[in-house]
Amino acid sequence: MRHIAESTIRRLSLYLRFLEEFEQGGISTVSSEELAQRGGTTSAQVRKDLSFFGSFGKRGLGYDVHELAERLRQIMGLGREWKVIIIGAGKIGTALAAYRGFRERGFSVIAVYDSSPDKIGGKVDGFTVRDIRNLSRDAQREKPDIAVLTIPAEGAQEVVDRLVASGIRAVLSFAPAQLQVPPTVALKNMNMAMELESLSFALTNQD
Amino acid sequence: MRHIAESTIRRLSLYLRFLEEFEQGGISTVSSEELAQRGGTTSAQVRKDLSFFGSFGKRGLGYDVHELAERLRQIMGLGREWKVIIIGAGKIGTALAAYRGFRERGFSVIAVYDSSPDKIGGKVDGFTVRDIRNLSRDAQREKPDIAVLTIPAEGAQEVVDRLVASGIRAVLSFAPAQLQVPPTVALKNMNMAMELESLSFALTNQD
DNA sequence: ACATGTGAACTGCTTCACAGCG
DNA sequence: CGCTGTGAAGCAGTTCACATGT
Repeated sequence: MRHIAESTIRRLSLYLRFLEEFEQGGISTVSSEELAQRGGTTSAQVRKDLSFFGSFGKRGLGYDVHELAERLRQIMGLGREWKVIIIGAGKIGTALAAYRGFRERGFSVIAVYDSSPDKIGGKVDGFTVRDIRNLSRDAQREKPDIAVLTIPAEGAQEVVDRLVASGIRAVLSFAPAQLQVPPTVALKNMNMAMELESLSFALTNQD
Repeated sequence: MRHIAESTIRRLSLYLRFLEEFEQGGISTVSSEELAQRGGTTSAQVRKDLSFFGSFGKRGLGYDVHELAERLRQIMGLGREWKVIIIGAGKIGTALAAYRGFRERGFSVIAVYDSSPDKIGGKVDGFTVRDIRNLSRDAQREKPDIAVLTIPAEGAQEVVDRLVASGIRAVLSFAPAQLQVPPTVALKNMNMAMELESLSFALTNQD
């Protein structure tokens, strides 16, 4: 497949959410203009984004809400269940483990890990916190798809290296660190400090 | 000032973190190439990013770590304390209220709000959870700089409208919704579902 | 008539490459 | 000589505008 821009993927994810809202609202047809307004973009952008994957609309009419939603789910790989492990049983890790929204969208937490003896063996939302030293062994057996890192920046690279060696292919990191992974592994960062600093810049430099 | 790209701001935030690590490590001089390697970019990119704000380096030598860090803090508006309120005393809101890293970087949580009678009046990391109905009144008195939204998508727009009316100028939203704000208000989203779906796409479409 | 799908034009970010200066 | 600072070139993502199909 031709290379797809990250920004396109993020918009597809948005469109899908809107389509699901329309589905629930009983709306059966939608135009690129309507999707664009909801998503804060333009109708041409919506059509271009979709055009990378095919032609899903009817000229003069628009898109069938249910059909387009189904296509997007297929494109995004959301027709299946992804096995997620959470590394770090601190506040954020615990909050994520308890978050029901993930499962609804096909992301199932299967285990929570930590390195602290205080946490290992304890319960987090029904999961017994596992010793991070068993990560590689477990990963080879259970083959998780996505690892979510909710650990401090120090040591994060070491854990990522271990995950990669165990065959993980996708990582979502909350650690405020720039992690190195081979090009075969997908890595996304959620860096709250960076977002707050962006806001600080905006506040400082807006009139 | 000439318009600065969001991507540039995010990199400056990265560079600053690296510089602070170098400062702690006792390294006094750094080249654009060294910053680039750490940040996964190129030396030309680093120099271009900095060039929007001035010339901070010495030709043939590089940048003074301490001086450049100071300049970046100034550019990003990190020389002062920003007052942060957290809206939503659920798992994520509670985790953020307790996170010490924010204060260290100049972001001080001054209050936590919720709409649930179960939560209002309770304690979250030393803060008495306030009734969200008092948000406007409090905001006018306390003038928070940044609101962090950790509430469900439903109702998020209404809360944002209230915040905007109360004079807030920066919002960091964890709600999986596309919020509308006037152009005078800076808005950043942290959308975990979107990041996970990006990873799902990558897993599905990588060979 | 209406809204899609898409080449072409445009905009803006990134990379190049080298002049400038310590 | 080495590394910065920066115009120019290159490239990627967005917007335009219209031919196409219903």
